[in-house]
Amino acid sequence: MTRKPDDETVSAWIALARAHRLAMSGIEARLKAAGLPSLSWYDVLWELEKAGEDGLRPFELERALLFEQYNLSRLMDRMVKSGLVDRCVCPDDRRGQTLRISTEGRALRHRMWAVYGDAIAEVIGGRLSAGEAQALAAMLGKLG
Amino acid sequence: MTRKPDDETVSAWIALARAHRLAMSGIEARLKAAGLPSLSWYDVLWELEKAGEDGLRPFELERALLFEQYNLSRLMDRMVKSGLVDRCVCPDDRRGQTLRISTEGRALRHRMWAVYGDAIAEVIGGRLSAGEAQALAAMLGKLG
DNA sequence: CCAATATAGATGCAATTGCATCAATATCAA
DNA sequence: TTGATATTGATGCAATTGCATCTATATTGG
Repeated sequence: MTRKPDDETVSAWIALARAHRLAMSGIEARLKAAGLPSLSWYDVLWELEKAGEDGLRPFELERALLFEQYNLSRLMDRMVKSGLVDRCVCPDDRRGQTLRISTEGRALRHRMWAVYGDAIAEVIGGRLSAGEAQALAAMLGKLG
Repeated sequence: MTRKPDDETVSAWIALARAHRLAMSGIEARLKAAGLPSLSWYDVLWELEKAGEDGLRPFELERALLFEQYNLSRLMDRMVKSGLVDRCVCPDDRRGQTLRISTEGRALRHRMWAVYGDAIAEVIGGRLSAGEAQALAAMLGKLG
């Protein structure tokens, strides 16, 4: 009976989970300390900002960010209520809607980036050279 | 104004978050499909199994797994109630307690590993050579 | 020793997540 | 066309998480 995942694979997974938890908690802590919302809000704002005028359908956002449908649905409730995102009627699918970032949303994303960017620099950049970071990204890309 | 995190660093973080989410959801989905509890249960069982006879104090488990205190406290309630973990009096600190894995706990961990190990093999092993996995683990290790 | 402080773990309550399922369209096959 | 199926997004309810705070015991400085 050969072991299914070899030791290198297991170690890679453990290291991935650990590194993620560590980086994530460091970043989230900094955002919270600055009185800012959590990363998932940032991710939504950034996707919508990139999408521009046309906005995005919830299901597109859902796939882009790998969110659960019900989760995104409720996150959008909150973000719309907070005035960061506009829910617009969707011309070509009456089941659906179009989401667009608001001016306030853009402003918040910008303020968040100031903290988020610094946090990435500290948590990741401070520990890897640019070359290492590039190699890491490439390797991780294969997992997608 | 120099950008704080350079592009390679940002890419590495994005890739890390994405790879983690993807691998995690694949693994959790397989566990759930097999009617098994989630990874955090596995992590606890495995730590306690490694700790052996002496068991571990909650705060040790907390640090080993990077759990929040209140989170672990409640997880232990559930696992003790499920008969997977024994809560024992702690001889040298009357505030504390000692956690030990039960026989049932060991059995469950074993059954979980069958699924979990396969999942790691598919989600990670299937996409990286042993050499790549080793390199990835090394790089991720620097983030700890 | 004793008061001040720190550490271990629990818990009430609010917010979020997960699960199952629903209603409303859209699409497709006969 | 039309009935069957698929897709989009919402929602009731249970489980989990997060936050703040509490109690009990340990430790430490005077």
